[in-house]
Amino acid sequence: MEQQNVESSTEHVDLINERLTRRVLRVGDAVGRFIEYWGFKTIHGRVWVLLALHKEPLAQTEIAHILQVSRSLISGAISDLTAHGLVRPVGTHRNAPYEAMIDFWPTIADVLRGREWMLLESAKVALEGAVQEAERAQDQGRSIHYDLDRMRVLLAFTELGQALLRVLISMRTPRGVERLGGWLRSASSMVRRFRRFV
Amino acid sequence: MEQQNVESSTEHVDLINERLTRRVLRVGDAVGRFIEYWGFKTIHGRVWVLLALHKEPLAQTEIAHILQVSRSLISGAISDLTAHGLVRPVGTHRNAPYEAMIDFWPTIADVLRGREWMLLESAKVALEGAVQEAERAQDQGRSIHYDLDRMRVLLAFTELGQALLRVLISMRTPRGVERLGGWLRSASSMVRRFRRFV
DNA sequence: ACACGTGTTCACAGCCTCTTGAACAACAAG
DNA sequence: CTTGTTGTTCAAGAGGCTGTGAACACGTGT
Repeated sequence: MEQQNVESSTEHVDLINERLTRRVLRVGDAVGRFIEYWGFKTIHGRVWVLLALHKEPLAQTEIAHILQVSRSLISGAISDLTAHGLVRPVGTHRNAPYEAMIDFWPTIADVLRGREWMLLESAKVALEGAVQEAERAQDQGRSIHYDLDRMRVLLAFTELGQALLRVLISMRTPRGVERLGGWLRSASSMVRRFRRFV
Repeated sequence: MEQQNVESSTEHVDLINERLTRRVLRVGDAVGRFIEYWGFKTIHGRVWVLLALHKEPLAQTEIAHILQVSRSLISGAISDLTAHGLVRPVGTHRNAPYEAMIDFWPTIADVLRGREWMLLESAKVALEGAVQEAERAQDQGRSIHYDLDRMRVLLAFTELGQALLRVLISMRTPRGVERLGGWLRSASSMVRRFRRFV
């Protein structure tokens, strides 16, 4: 209400902020499309980016107004984001506005530790069952239609995947992301070693 | 037809292969659920696993029969998989049966190089636009609602993501996946170095 | 106490994706 | 040539997901 009055009566003042808001919304769209492939929804990305880049914490109604969506959608998105530790209310007030946690790596680590690990684990278990069944048949001298060696290769891949997952999960968020050149060089050398190995 | 006769008349012979098939199908389900989060469909994983673990190449009709789905679904899945280089027909025959390419890393690298890179790039571009807009406003001494520093942090994260992506893309498939212990140890030391840096 | 603004919940409409069955095209064997 | 089998294409059904609006619950301030 009051916000709208300000905008309409002194719109020449906020022309800059309006253009800036449009830019920020474009960032949110891009991030939303990105995290869609990680099991999140686009609205999560849009809300989080808006909160992350906005100086002051925002109430749900304000967010809904800026993003041009319904309040109910924002309500669900906020509750999801707070459950994941990506957003938190500022203050104990009932209508406390929300701010974003900039450090999102713990959330990524949680997702990797939970969903991805579980998916790899179930594939591994299924493969182990198939390998055992095939070994038993082979020991009995029966001819089988499936290839035991390839089962073992896929099994090794699931274990490799879990090992890489362990590496990623144990990472922490870099404090100075802009000065990561040195670390990236060491990562490249690791890749070279990897290549020599294969 | 002929296959069904064999199964029904001499079913005691194939009891083992039937059980083994059930195990293999469970593997396919697990892999299908896994790749669902990577933009593929579950049917792709089920078809690929069946072809990868089956000794002999299979015709589409056989696949559809084993997986209990329609031939039209298999037709589309096979054409997708061949387009991604994960499956290929064996022989030049029209009804040439299909076999799976066990080495799926090139496909993953393609996906990373294409889709993931593009998504990060569009986020980066959007962020750069917002940063420029904010810098311009700040130079004019206007007060803005958005935080320039946090924009720069997110920008650094997109660049970090692209750097990691470059590392992954440049990898090759290990030939002896079962003997990767040494490489994984060096990966762990990289993580320790990463931690010291942050 | 009352009115107002805010957040939450729910059923539903719209949309998109997966899968199917039927019709069609391409080829092989008789 | 004819028949039969395989692979492809298409329209349509089934199911799931996203976002909405209305109703409700909860505080706050007057």
